[in-house]
This record gives sequence, structure tokens and C-alpha cells, in this order.
Amino acid sequence: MWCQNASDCSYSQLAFGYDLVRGSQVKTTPRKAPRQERAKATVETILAATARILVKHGYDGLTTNAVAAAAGVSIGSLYQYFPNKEALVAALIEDHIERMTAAIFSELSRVQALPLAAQVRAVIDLLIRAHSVEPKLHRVLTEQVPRVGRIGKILELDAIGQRMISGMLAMHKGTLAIRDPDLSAFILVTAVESICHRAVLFSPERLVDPRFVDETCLLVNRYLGIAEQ
Amino acid sequence: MWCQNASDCSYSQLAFGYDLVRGSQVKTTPRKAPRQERAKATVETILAATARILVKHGYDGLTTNAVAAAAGVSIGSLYQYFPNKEALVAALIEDHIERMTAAIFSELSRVQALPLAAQVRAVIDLLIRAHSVEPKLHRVLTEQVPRVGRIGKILELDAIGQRMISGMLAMHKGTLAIRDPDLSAFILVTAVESICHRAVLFSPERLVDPRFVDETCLLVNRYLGIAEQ
Amino acid sequence: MWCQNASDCSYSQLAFGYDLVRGSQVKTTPRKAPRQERAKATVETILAATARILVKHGYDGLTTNAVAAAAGVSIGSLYQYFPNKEALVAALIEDHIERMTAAIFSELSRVQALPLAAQVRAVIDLLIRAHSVEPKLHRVLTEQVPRVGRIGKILELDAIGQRMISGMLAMHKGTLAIRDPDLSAFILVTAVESICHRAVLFSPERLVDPRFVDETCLLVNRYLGIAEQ
Amino acid sequence: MWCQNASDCSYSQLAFGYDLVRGSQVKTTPRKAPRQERAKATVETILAATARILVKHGYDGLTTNAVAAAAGVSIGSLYQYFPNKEALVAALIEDHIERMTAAIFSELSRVQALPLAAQVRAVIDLLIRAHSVEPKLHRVLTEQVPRVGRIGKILELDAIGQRMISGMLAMHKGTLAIRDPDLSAFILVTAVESICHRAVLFSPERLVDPRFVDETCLLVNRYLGIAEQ
DNA sequence: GATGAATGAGTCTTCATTCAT
DNA sequence: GATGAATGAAGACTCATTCAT
Repeated sequence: MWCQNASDCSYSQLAFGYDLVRGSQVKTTPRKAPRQERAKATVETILAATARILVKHGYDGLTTNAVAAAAGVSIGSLYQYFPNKEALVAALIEDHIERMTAAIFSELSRVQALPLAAQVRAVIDLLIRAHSVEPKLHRVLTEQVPRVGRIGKILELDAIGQRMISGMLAMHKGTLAIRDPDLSAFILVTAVESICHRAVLFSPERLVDPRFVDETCLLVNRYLGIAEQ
Repeated sequence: MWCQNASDCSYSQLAFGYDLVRGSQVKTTPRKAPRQERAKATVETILAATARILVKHGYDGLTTNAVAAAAGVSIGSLYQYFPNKEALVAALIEDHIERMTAAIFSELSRVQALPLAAQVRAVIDLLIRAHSVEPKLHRVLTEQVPRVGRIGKILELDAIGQRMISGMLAMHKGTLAIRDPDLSAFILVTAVESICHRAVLFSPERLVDPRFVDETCLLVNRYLGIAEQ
Repeated sequence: MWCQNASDCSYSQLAFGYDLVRGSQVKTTPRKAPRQERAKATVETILAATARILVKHGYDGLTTNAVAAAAGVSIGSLYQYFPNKEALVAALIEDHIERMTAAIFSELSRVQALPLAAQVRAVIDLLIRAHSVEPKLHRVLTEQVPRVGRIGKILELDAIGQRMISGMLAMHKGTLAIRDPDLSAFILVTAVESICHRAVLFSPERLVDPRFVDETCLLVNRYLGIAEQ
Repeated sequence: MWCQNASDCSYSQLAFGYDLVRGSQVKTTPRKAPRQERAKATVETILAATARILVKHGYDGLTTNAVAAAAGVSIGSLYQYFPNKEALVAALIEDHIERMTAAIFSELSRVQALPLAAQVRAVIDLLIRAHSVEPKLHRVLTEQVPRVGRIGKILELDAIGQRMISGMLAMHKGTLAIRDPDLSAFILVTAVESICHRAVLFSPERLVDPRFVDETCLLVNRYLGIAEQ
């Protein structure tokens, strides 16, 4: 027998479930806000260095000492503002999310005035642009950092998107070929989001081809039964 | 026929750029193949322990000593079969991929005999089943281990899928409402794959709803212009 | 009279071997005396904060930054008055000793006028009161800070006491049942001091029982052959 | 005003109380027992080095790296057997207490057969011998390590002693000049224990003088009303 | 083949102290 | 005088890996 302890033994029998490694309980709130200009600059430098290292060496290559060195700052200074390593990444994520949401929401009201087909295209454009904010960093952040727990924020964004789209679908239920706005929203948001994500990160050459967006619009329009222009 | 068998679509020929962070140069090939039955069992035990720990404590909680202990094996024995830590994970990934591909390819020939609409549904079913093989482990493997480089393998599965679907679309180009089989394959595979992935990992409640698969089929059918039954 | 006043029994002349671990050579003399009223207040605040932290977090929890923060003073200001961390504790000890000795010596002249048996009781009362000055702080100071070297001062108080008592015993040698005043002083001071110390710190419930002091007097009186009243 | 926060502000008002710095919650149980002879030797060496450093540099001079170096062992080896620094000290204390109690209890039955006056002398002799086991280490352990919490063990010893003496006094209540065996036990144990403690640690020259023990016996005998031989 | 004791480079983190503003 | 940003030496602890038995 190749198994020692009785509890959830064979890995082929691993229970079905979703809570992975309970989010590290470490507090990641910044230790103190920089008051003087000098300090603000220091914090900026540190975060920039963190991003650089994250992109270049991945999460595992991220050490506080390396960050401090890359930032040209003493390790002590780093810890004046960030209580621990995760806090660095958390701050970066916070920042990144803010930029992405800004990229999206700043345009959103303008989009809502458009006819449906134009809305679809506009949203896809926005998503691509949002994913293009700092693609390399975005990739590391999404692929390697779920441990920080803070990544939940990114998932929340998806949830928000789903709710918005769901609401919108419900509004146009009469005109659209759908039954369950919620379900359709899940499918659409997931599909479009991951198409944009992968295009930006793994097939940037597709982005220059105008047919790429066209085709993605087609996917959505045909599914919803929106007349193609 | 758009794909003969699993082996000639071998992902070892694909060069899709998934290697992030200069792939750790560490050799991960098993140190020696276990000859005796006893040795084979040992290797199994070790891999099972690796999976258990990975699921329970995440990649960061994975230590060779912990694996050895959990496997009830001395650390020395572990290193007899695996040259380093990465090799453990690599072997697990290899294993996992094999199971997933097996889940898919074992049924594929049967699928190819079906009419188009039925094929779509069958493939989606297969994908869901494949993602359900070991969901927790699958999640850890996809979310936390891209560093091993070897994880690219999992993503390459997508590339295989794209080639297959692209070939299939090209074959039916006349009947389908598409222009660029390659582009459409990218869009479809990405969309469907991520829908299955997220459903299995984050919304398992959706899986029990039969409308979920229906709706995903709709997405594909409408996009391709396949008549709904 | 066996002791004129506090100052001529000054413990600065005693050389009782209490210095454990080569006494840290750090100078602990205050950096500069606060001239202005405001500065005096600052010093007070800092010392108060030091005491608070010492009591709450122990010697190991005492950090200069924490003291400054607790005192509502910048770390820079702290170093304006105290050259280093030890100096903080040293000042506190100085302070504490002064209070304890004050508690004792202020009453001493009054005590010396009493008959022997009453003197014994009065001294024991004084000791208890002295140990009760700031019991928590006293405990931290005696249990955790011998390293500062300066703490020896607290122990030297015992030596003062021994000299005083030795002198007194010598004076009454005729009437008392003792042979070696020095030896008897050592025994008595050690015994009574530790009884008071432990009662205050570990068995405060004993203090409210009047028989506690009675019994301690008995120990002394019977040993010395003083008639019980 | 020199005080910032309202809660327990002025240190002259510090509340009366006895729980000092809640005992560090760190687990100090040895990480694994050494199985091979080689390992046992390693553990011994490490503890010996710990004692040496403790005596020479005090608790604050005790660093795990220093211990490892002094033991001629890698830092890793140290951590194989001791989960943290406190564990080192805890083990040492455990050891020390065992030796002290052994020194006392091995003789105790023999003592109980003696007449009262002889018992007193015998117990005092035992206490002195117990305190002489490793005086320097004993001093560091009692003066500087209360933080480890484990020191509570030493206090427990006192409590045990008090109960024993209390019981004994109760038995002879008729012959002895005492009222409250419990109170008298507290006084006697505290007095005699600290006399032995201080004599051994600070006045070893007294130990060679036979009158020292005589006089300590006198203190006890006269207090209890035991006839001097 | 198996064992597990030993290794030590490498990380995170703290905190006393300085010094430019 | 006061401030608080910056420093960096130092210390606790981990874990992949080796190797003598």
C-alpha cells in the first residue's frame, strides 16, 4: 500500500472543493503613510523596483533585499513603509487594479449611450486596453500571486463585471436571444475576458489584425442575436 | 478527419510562447526509473504525498522534507528517484496532463462520428470532465506553478486544441459562418476552455444545471452558424 | 545611632559583587540636563512611556521607537536627552531607587527613637511599603534588567541595609542573642527583604492579613531574642 | 501635561497586578528526539554550548548562531532539534531543575527519619547543595530568563516546598510555637531559600564558615521553638 | 537500496542610532 | 530644538540537498 495516513489519502480521490490554501493571514496594510515628499519618492521607487523584479524574476525571485537593492534604498527603509513582503505585492495589485478599472470606468458612461452593437465593440476595446496597461506585470500578478489572497480583488472585478452585464442583459431581455441573463453574463464575461487576456499576453500579434476584434464581436453578437452591421 | 490520434498532435512540437521568466534550467527528469515493484510503489507514494501537500498548503508550502515525511519515506529515498524539488512537480504535471488528455482523447474518435451540433456538445462535455479530473490539484497546478516552466505543458494543451479545432473548422469552412479558421479556433478554444475552467473551479453549482452546457453550446453554435436542434 | 542619614550610607561606596556579565560599558548618563520647563516635561513623558512599556511588554518589548511613539515625541527628541536605550532604563532605575529609599529613609529617624521590638515592626512595615511603590515596575526592573548593570544598584540597597542592621546589632550586642553581627545582618536582611518582596509580588493577599507582619516580626524577634510584647 | 493616552497613564499610578508579559506563547518542545548516537551527542554539545554562552554573555548575548558556532555545529543542526531559541533555554531549565530536585529528593526520605533539629539542619544543607549544582548557570537562569515562562517551573518548586513544609509543621503543631502552618511555611521557605540562594551566589565565602549554617539553623529553630542542641 | 543527520546559503525582519531638513 | 526619514548590522529561522553509515 502506498498510502500512509487515512485522511484524504490517494490524490486521485482528492475531495472536490474550492478553498485553496486559506489566504495568508498576514496583514498587508502599509505601515505608515509617507508624509514628506522625500518619503513619497522612496515608496514610489520601492514599488517600481518591486514591479521590475516581479516581471524579471517572477514571484519566487522577489526578495525584500533584492527590492531594496534595486530601489537603491536600504532594507530598513523598505520596512518603514511595508510591514512584509506580501504588502509590497498587495500595494502593487491595488495599484494595478485601480489603473485597470480606471481605464474601463472612465469610458463606461460614454459607452452606455451607444446602440447595442457599438456597445459590444466598445466594451471589448476597453477590455483590451485595460489588459494592455502593463501586460507583463499583469501576467505575473494573475499567474503567480494568487497566494497573496489580495488577488481576490481581481476576481471581484470579474464579479462586478458579471453583475453589470447581467443587469444590462436583463434590461434588453426582450430584444436578445437569451433566457437567463445571469448565466449568459457568466458565459460572456468569462469568454470575452479570457479572449482579451490571452490575446494581449500570448498573441499580441493578433491585436494588430482588425479582424480580431471583429470576430470577437461576432461571437457576442451572434450569441445575443444582435444584428450585425 | 481533423485529427488522427493523440500522438500525432503531440504537443512536443508546439512552440507557443508560454515560458515566463527564463525557465529554470534545472533538469527535472526522474533520476532513475524504478525497476522493482517496491520502488514503483515508493514513487507513487511520493507523488501522492506531493499532490496532497500541494493541495493543502500550496506551492509555497511544498518542501521536500514535508513530502518525504508525508510519504513515510526518508528524504534520502526521495532524492533517489527525484533529482530535485522541481522534478516532483514536473512529474505530477506530466501525470496530470496525461490524465486530462486521456479523458479527452479516449472519447475523441467516438465524437468525430457525430453530426456537428452533437460534436460541439460532446467536446464541451469532455472538457468539463477533463477539468474535473482533480480540480483542486488542477487549480494549484495552473495558478501557482508556472515557474517550473514545465507548466507550460498544461497551457500547450490549449494549443493542441486550437490546432485540432482549426483543422476541423477548415474542413467545414463551406458550411460554417467563419472566415479565418485559425482566428476562430483561437476564439472558440479560449472561450470554451475558460468557461469550463471557471465553472469547475469557481462555480461548481452551475455544473449541475443542464442549461449551463446548453448555453455554452449555443455560444458556439450561433457563432459558427450551426443549426440548433 | 546606627546610621546618620541616607547620604552617608551612600551606596556609591559599596562594592558588593553584583555585576554579572561584564557590565555593558555604555555610558548611561543623561546627555544633557533639560534646562527649560518644557524640556523637563519631555523627559518626564519619555520616562513615563518607558515605564509603561516596560510593564506592559517587558524588557524585550522595550524599543526606543516604541517609547518615543508612546511618549508622543519624535525619536530624535528622545535621543536629545538620552544617549542610548540603556540610559532610559538607568534613569528609571535611579528614579525607582530614589523613591524606594525615600520611602524608607524619610521614616528612619522616627523609627530609631522606638524601643527595639517596635523598631523591628516599623522596619518591616517600611520594607513592605517600599516594595509596594510600583510593584509591577519593580518586578520588571528586578527580574529582567540585571543586564544594564545599573540594576546592581537595586541589589546594593540590600547591602546598605545590611551595613545599617549590622551596625545596629553591634550596638545592642549585649542585649541580643547573637554572636556575629555581620552574619546575623546578612541572614536577617536577606530573609526579611525576600519575604516582603515575595509577599508584595506573588502573594498580595497575605499583605491584608495582619498576622503576616506579626509573624514576620516573630521570626526576627525570636531569632534576636527580643521579648515579644 | 506629560502624558498622552488616558489609559494607565502616569507610571506612578500603574495598577497593582501580577501577570507580567503573558508568557511567550512559543512552543518550546524539542522538535525531534535524537535517535542515533551521533545525534544525541550533537544535542548534548548544543546544550553545553548554550549553557556556556548563557553564563559568559547572559541571555541577551545568547544567539542561535553563536550557540551553533560554539557547539561546532551548523545552525541547521541546531534547528533540527530545537524549534527556536527559547527551546534551548527551556531544555536547559528542565535539565537544571531536574538536577536540583534530584539533589534534594534523593536525600529526603533519609532526612525524615531524623529528629526535628537535625531535620532542619539537613534540609538547609540540602538546599545549599542544590543551589551549588551549577551556581553561575543557576544565577543566569533565575535572574534573566523569567521571560521564557518555563521559569514558572522554578516557582512551582517553591510552591511544592511550601506545601511540604506546611504539612510537616501541621504534623508537629503541638510541639511548635506556630499558629498558622501555611503562613509559617511561606515565611520559612522564603527566608531559608533566599538565604541559601544569596549565600551561594553572592557570598560563597560564607559557605566555608561553619557558623553560617549554624546561624541559619538558629533562625529556624528559634522561630519554631525547637530546642537548640 | 535506505536512512536521517548534517549542512549552510539565503530570507525575512527588527531596531538602535544618525543626520539632513 | 525638533522632526522623522533613512540606515544597515545583526539575528532568527528555513529548506533543498548531500553523504556517511
